[in-house]
Amino acid sequence: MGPTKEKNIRTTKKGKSRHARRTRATRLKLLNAARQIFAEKGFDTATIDDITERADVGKGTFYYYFPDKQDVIGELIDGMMSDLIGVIEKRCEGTRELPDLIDTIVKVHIDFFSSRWDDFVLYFQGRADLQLVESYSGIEMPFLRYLESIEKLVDSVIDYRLPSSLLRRFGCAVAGFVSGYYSFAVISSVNEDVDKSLMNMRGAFVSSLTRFINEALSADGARRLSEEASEENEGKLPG
Amino acid sequence: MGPTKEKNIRTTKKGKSRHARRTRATRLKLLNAARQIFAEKGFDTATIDDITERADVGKGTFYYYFPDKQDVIGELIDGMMSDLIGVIEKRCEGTRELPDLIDTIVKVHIDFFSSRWDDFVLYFQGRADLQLVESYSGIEMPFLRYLESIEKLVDSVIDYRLPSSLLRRFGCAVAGFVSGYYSFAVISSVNEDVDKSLMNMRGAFVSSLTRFINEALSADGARRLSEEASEENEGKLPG
DNA sequence: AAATTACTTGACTTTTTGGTCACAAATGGG
DNA sequence: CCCATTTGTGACCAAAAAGTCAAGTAATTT
Repeated sequence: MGPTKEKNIRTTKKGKSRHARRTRATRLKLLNAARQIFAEKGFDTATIDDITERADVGKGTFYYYFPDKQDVIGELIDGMMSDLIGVIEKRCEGTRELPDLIDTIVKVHIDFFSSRWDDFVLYFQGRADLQLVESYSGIEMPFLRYLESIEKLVDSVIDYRLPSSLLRRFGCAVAGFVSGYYSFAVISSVNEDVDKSLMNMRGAFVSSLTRFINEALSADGARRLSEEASEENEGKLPG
Repeated sequence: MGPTKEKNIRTTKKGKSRHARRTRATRLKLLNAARQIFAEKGFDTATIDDITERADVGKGTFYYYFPDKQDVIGELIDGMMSDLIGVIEKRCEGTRELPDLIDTIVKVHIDFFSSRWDDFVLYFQGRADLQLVESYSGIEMPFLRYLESIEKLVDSVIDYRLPSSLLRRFGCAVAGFVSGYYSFAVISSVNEDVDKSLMNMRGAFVSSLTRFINEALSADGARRLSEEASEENEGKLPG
């Protein structure tokens, strides 16, 4: 049996026994190789041989650790999203004002992706795949968790309850804006410039998003706040 | 020889001769089938057999009209982009104020993609592929034309010359915002809701983008306008 | 209507890739 | 040191997809 389910190690002490460490290392080598290859060639064009060669292990080793490519994709995206969500929540801790919150969220995205380009490609590619009828399964959930995390932060900072559909729109706007800008900027300039220009624009970014949510609130929210109770769960997780 | 290079028809009159019409129809059947299949399964997972079966022609016919899959992708994206650019420019004709312009651009995107879902997937997938090291060649150009078209419109509406790098940022912001919001909204709600919510948010959208460019201008532009001459062509088309 | 040209076909070959497996190597306990 | 278990291997097989082609059909010219 593969090491998928956490080995029944009794060395719960510290060092995880040499065996377990080696196992973990191999698994990590494969994941990292996969991340690189995916960023270079895309999910579908990447082959198992590509991955194992990059990881410098035999082909069989891949199948010892993972059932198939799809599983690796899921694990990579899930891990990346957990990291991103983690950083966002950590850095937003204690923030009380909406503009500050937005500023921090945007900043975190820039920091995060600028130091993890492969993960940005993963993030973008994953979203592109979600548009397809036949997408890789298991990708959807992390993205919804991510949106929900942003929404929860916004909710905690504004002083009245917003209908979930409006919060969801805001989450889409923030995440969409950052990644959308990023993707176009990358196409049309050199990598280094992108972070710099995004960082420079942060101020305008933040105030416009703040204004955005405020206007959305007054135009749409206040009026619909009462009737919204009925469609409250329209944008919720299916489950 | 394939019909790629415009047939030497002498019937230049009106009806393009029955033959030419039929040929054109087959070619179109293939392109439309390809568009559908790509939107369903993505560029790489889609096979030539998928396409020819959907188009209801033999496999050989595909290779009679196109050298390979990549060529079809290029033609589809190029055509879609030309359409989009065409509609944008047409609808923006005569516009003189920046907010009006942005409003129209955003509206056009919504209208365009809401009636052509397959093309949105193409647009998004194409951009995702551009992030890859080994992307389909020939996709990049249409996207740059698209950005340039937006930039030119903005340039024509504001009363002083902006450095191209700043214009480029604005183009990225507009295109990125719309498509980014769209993609996240699609993930988290039903198709019909997306256009409606985007349409509702248009006002906030526009004012924030206007404010965005104005702030970017004052914060960045005025100061750098003089020194920018040197890096004037940093973001231009390579060629 | 014969001949020429344009288009269409699906069976066939070739290439690529996913997935398997018998065996080799490493590790750790007794 | 030997054995049991876990981890690692790459040749091998089968499925799938790309791409070719000889032979067909349809249209157009003369």
